[in-house]
Amino acid sequence: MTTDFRRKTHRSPRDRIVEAARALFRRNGIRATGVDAIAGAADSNKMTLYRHFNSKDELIVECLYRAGMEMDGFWQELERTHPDDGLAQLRTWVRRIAEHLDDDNCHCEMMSAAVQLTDEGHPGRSVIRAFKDAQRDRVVALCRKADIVDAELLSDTLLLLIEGARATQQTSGAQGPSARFAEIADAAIQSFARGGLAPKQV
Amino acid sequence: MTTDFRRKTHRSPRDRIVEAARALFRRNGIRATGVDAIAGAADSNKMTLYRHFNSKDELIVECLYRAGMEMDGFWQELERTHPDDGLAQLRTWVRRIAEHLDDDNCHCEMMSAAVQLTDEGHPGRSVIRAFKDAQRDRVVALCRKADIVDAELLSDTLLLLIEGARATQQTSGAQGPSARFAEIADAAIQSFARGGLAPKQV
DNA sequence: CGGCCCTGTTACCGACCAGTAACATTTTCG
DNA sequence: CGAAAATGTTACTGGTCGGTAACAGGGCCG
Repeated sequence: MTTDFRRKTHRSPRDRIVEAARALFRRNGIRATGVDAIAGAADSNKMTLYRHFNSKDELIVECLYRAGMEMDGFWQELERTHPDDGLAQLRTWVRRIAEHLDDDNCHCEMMSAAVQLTDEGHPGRSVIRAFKDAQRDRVVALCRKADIVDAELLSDTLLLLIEGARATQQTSGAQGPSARFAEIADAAIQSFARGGLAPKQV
Repeated sequence: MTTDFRRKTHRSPRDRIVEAARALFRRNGIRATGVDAIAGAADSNKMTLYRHFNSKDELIVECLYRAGMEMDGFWQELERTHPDDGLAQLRTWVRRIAEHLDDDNCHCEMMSAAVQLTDEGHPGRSVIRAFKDAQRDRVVALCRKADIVDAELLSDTLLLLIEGARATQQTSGAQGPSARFAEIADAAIQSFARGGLAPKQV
């Protein structure tokens, strides 16, 4: 029943706590998840948690930071598998997001957290903001490399579609508008690709 | 400091409570808003609140229901101001959403609530779901009336862009990708309009 | 072995919060 | 007016949650 992170690998209690927290935050929300539940799911206890993190907020920040780092890793992998091919990287990126849309792990940690961290001054918000800004820069750079007509515009288009797909998945389920996300995003890329076909709608 | 709904109009306590709740839910989140705060902001008190709603959850449902009704009213107004002109209705709709993106009232109540109402069985979720389904049907109908090439596809595209713009506004602020939402959505409509110009990207 | 650092256990505190009870007050309307 | 209905006030309950204190193992390394 309870996710046992210890048996899977011999990770440190700190690691198990962070991963358990991320899982619970995704599944039940940040505010709805108590520190006792986190410690329990990590097969640890509250005291150990508070020896590694001075507060729940600090743990939240670490979770967001890790989520960002994972995305960074994914970007590097993208560059490795499709070296110097911006268009292929863009397409692979979109496809991967589409595949992970209905994962329990749907990486909407950032969006979800942004909604729940209402305090404008919450340290987590700056982590999210920094990550989103970096992501935007990355996509723009990718579009440029892919010889896209208007890199900034396609970039923003894709970012809107992606966030929209994640949000819609939450409210309307997998059968909602997000079902055609990949198709839509591919069409957008297609219509911006220089020297490609004439822009098409399907 | 505290929003005084009573002075503005002589609404019933029930009305004031619901509107105060919606405002606080939007600003601070559902879980972060206590019933005392709601009653206080409504210039009323907790007892009166509980005489009208058996629980906080019931109040949440009423808030979501009202948000849906307001949108319904907006759709009717759209039909009234642009009778039988689907394309104009679509464009006006997009423009209005763009204008309201940075309102404090950014009508992301639904999305925000969906993230925070983690219980799959929460009655509020079905209200959201029903509203989103109805909205999708409406947009599809509008696209058909506007003589759009692929009504379902444009409809889903716009819905993704809209939700994406709202979500992105939360995480990246007004200067983020959502800044060009109107431009992007208009281009999408343009490229799907039958007999219009060749699809363009700007 | 023996000390030390990390971890686990239990119990507790104070704050907050949803919801209720009993009573006082105002508003509404016949 | 006068009674009934709606609203306001205060105080309380029971539970949850973030965070802390004190103490008890337990593994690692000299």
